[in-house]
Amino acid sequence: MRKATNPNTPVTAKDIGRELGLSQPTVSRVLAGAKGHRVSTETSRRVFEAADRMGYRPNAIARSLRRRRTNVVGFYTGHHYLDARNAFLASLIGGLQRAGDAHELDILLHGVFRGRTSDAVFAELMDGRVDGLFVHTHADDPLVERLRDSSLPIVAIADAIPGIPTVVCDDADGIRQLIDYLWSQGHRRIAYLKPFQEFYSVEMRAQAFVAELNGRGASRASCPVISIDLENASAVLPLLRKKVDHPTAVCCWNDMAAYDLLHACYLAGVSVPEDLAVAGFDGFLDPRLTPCPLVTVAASWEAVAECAMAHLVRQINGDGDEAEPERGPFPPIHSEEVIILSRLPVTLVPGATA
Amino acid sequence: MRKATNPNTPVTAKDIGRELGLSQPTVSRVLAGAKGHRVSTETSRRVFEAADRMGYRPNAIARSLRRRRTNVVGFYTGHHYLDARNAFLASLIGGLQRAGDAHELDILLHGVFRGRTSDAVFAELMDGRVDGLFVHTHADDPLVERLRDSSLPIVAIADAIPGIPTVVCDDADGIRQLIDYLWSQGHRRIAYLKPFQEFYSVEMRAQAFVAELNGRGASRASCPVISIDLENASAVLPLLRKKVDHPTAVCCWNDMAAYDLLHACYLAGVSVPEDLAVAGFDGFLDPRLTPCPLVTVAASWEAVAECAMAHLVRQINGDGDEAEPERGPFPPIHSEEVIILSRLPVTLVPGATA
DNA sequence: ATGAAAGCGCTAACAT
DNA sequence: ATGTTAGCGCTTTCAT
Repeated sequence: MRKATNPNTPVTAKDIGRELGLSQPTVSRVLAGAKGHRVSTETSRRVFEAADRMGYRPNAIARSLRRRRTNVVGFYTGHHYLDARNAFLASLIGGLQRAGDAHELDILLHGVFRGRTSDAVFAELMDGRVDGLFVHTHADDPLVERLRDSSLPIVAIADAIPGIPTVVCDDADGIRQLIDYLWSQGHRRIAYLKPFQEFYSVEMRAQAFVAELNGRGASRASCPVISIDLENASAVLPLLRKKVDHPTAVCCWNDMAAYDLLHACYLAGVSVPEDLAVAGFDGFLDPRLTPCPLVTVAASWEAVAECAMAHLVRQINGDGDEAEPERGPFPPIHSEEVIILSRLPVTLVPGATA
Repeated sequence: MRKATNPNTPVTAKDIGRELGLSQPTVSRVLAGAKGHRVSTETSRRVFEAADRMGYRPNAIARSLRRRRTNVVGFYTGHHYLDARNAFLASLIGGLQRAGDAHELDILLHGVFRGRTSDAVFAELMDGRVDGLFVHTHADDPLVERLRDSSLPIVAIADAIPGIPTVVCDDADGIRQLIDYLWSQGHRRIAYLKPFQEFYSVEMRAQAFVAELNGRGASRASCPVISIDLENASAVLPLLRKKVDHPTAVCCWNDMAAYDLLHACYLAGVSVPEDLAVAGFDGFLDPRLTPCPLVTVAASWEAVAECAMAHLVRQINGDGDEAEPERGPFPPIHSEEVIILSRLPVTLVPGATA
């Protein structure tokens, strides 16, 4: 009845011990599912009964402090808030949730740190609340350097970060498949649209784009790589159309940019795919969302997340990775190499836009 | 140099104390930003220097254990994984992230607990890792009852849960606006499409739908409320079209269902809005995503999230709410009342589908 | 201005 | 099979 005086204080193992005339550790042993059944059945029964009756909830914070293990993994992204505009991030996080479920891990979404210093952000990420961290950001994020030097298990996801083990989809192969498809449709003047920011995936796709078209004997001029402002994809439309030998098809670096472009076409009265073919990359959007399905390269972000989770868990547990990761240069020049743990397959999704 | 032997153990305040010949609490006082400057400037300087040099990171777990405050709030949803299909959830969570940022709160996404018992889920939610909890689920979730009886600060978000303080958007007003619009377009036979599951928002919208059309003298038969399988919205299309006096417009309970229906129309060769007008509710999707913009009622989920966050923080801090919440019955009969903390305004978004 | 001592609730090693 | 002891790293009195 002691607890009756202050009903707001949660019941602890100590309380149960006092109630039953047992020591606190004994109670804990029962409740934590003692490895090796070193507790008498009768005691066990009484403890469970009392715990249930008194509404005992083991305190995960105390356990974490003691075990040095929180069973929480963090997710940090340097750029975007999670929102409908970033269905891609949602796919990723959803995948991590699902994958984490199997390992009894929860996901901590780190604050977006608007206006905080890189130091403060780093401090938050390293404050012991997570056993490991997923990162999705660009190579120039000032945090990257610190993360690289830290001892926290980290896996970069969907976009490689130099010096940090990474799980990505096969960007290059996706572009190859896409070019192959467009080429077979008769397109010979194809543009690649990319944002200014240097994401690994963007650059990999750009490189593959150039290489693939070179291989087919297309000239640089007829198949340009065009950098644009992320938030203003529509501005590129007049550019694309003004020249005499303008591109007949556009590969957008991701689906969102493709949808932006489609919208711009709609507003400008440019018919797709007759006047201009449009293709994307990501494939995260439910095809039911748009009556006019986008030609795109679909990666299974869920599979990427699951794979990344497996790697992170292995790092956390100190199990070495079975296979030696693939290493290579980071596309725009960088002192650190990329470390690709896995590169998951992608598939071309046909549609009505090309 | 003690740390040199085991570089994997994080530096603690005790280590710094040992290094400088100070007591651990003194170090802590400096580093935790002692309230009232009760530390000498010189000591302070030395401590900061050493902390920086040794790479000290305060342990949030230990702090949380002591302070009984984690600065983390949880998000639990009974239904969906977060994915692109649930852009709505993404909007919500993104909004919570942003709102949490201001309060220095991070968001813990609780595992989705596939196949776990309601008990186990409850235990996880109550294990002390979060200071408060956001819930989005339906009234029949077995967890609801337990949550209601717990002392954890909780705010239901976007869908009211009986007995739990809730922040929603103004569902009824949205439907009123929508009907008004459709009516002015000449529609007199309008259907409302809802899923079988009993969500508060769904029922509120249904009630408003019936009331509003009654008020305009429409007959029950000409303006039916139709329940469908969530995952199979397209099945309703033949149903809608077979009768002679079939509806000329459909209000879908949310945007996703509307997009499903649009897709079904596209496949069936039913032209929208000529043959059938379609409207949704939510407005979370970027209009650029679809060349054919959906007529919908837009709620600012970000505002809802922000408002919910404010209420939760107030609950956590034990500040009473300034305004008495609005109480009322839960639409399908229920023993507990709904408790609406705030009901945020919505706006009609014109489009090309109605 | 600083140190000493206590304790948050748990787990883990050792003793009985 | 159970009790004792000792922390995990921090904050919070209470001394000095």
